[in-house]
Amino acid sequence: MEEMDFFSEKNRPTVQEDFQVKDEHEMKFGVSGSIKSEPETGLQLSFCVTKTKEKQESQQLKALQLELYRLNEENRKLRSMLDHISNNYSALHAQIRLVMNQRALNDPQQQDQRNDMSSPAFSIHQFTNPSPAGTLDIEHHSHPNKETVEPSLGNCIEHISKDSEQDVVQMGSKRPFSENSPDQTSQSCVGSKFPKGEQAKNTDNVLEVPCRKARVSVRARSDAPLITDGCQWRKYGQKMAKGNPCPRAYYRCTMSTGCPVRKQVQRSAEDKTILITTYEGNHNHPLPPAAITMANTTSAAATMLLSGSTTSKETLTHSNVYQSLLPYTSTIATLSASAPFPTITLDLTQNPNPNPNPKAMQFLRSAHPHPPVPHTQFPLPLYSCARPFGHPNQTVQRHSSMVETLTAAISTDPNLTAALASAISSFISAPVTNRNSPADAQFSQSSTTFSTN
DNA sequence: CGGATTTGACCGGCGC
DNA sequence: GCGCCGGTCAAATCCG
Repeated sequence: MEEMDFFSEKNRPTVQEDFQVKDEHEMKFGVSGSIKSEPETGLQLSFCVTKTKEKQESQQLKALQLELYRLNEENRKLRSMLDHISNNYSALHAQIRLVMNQRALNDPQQQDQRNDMSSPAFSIHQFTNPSPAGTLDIEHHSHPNKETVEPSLGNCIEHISKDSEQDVVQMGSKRPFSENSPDQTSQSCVGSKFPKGEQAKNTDNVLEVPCRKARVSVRARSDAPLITDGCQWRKYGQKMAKGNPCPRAYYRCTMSTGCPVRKQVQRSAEDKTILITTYEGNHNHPLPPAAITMANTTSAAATMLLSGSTTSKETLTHSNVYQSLLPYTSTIATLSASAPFPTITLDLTQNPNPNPNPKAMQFLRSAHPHPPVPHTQFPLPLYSCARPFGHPNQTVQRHSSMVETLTAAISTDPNLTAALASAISSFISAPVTNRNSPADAQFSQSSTTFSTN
């Protein structure tokens, strides 16, 4: 950065300052000092006024020109900074691809998947999941042309996040539901859950990306014990969490045997009227309409959290849900990448819009028309991978549209956008460590939290 | 009686 | 190695 010579500026008043000084002088002594000191005729007076006006205008013009020049300079500096960042990004991306190619060549077990690794996103996915099985995620097939469309690091992380969400399915061999889970064939094995010996076989030259599971946390003000999200849940545990007098309840989805989705419900320690619900995993079964929209939004939030993708507003205006989300966009407040799971928090405890969008209200009513128990109506959808009844093929399309939806919803708040960009960039630029290092399986990401409220 | 909930035990990760 | 803590399991209990 250039050093600025403040002294030269100090010693030489700017045109603007000049103008102000003169202005003050004129206000003190009338239209012009010369007029007061030397009485003149009316003609001379008008001539002097005209001359002074012209002088003022020319000085104003100079001031504006200076301002324009200053802004241009600032613009130029910002452009150069942007170029610099873009170059760094390109270099980093090239390095990642290089390492991936090397890894592909070194690992004979991946040979049969070489074709699929043409996508950088998938390659990263393989990277972060040193699975001996090396099974493919169904969703990866849904984006065969990712590289040509958008070969971005964001996509890589998006896939990592999807994978991470699906880690929940393979919690262990004891799980009865994991045996017949429809998602099982689509699951890549989870590094952290594998026996250490097994892991060691597959961790050579493997990079660790600091992400295991994505979580979506929803804060809502409610006296009810649960929020209504359209799914059926069964409580399987309750624990006292440290630092909170209220117990944390654990639920799993019971709409299908083997559904890996879990949620935790806990009241806020600071404000017991706030109910914090944390969702994890993807449904592996059709969902009722009320649950579909819910599922989509939190999953989009989770994906957005890690993908860092940007979306033009043009696409958003086509999304109905976007309209319903608008009243809540400013409530999406917190992104935490702290260990062990990156979590995005949708804070619905604020009331951002006194006149919420009618569509949002409609959605609120439709989420659960006749709740059997006093639940809080939950305005946001959950889990994009959920399949609606009878429309299994809509999953991918809905997923991407919802990602766009939430990403854009967040982008409508400039402060949040800036904070989010900062958080995501810090997330992306987190140190990439080698699994052979002692800190291999550790998610050493520092916490990134921000708030717009 | 079957499904849901409760609750103490257990397990694995992590820090010291 | 030990203790703490979060998360899960599973037997006991509850409830419609």
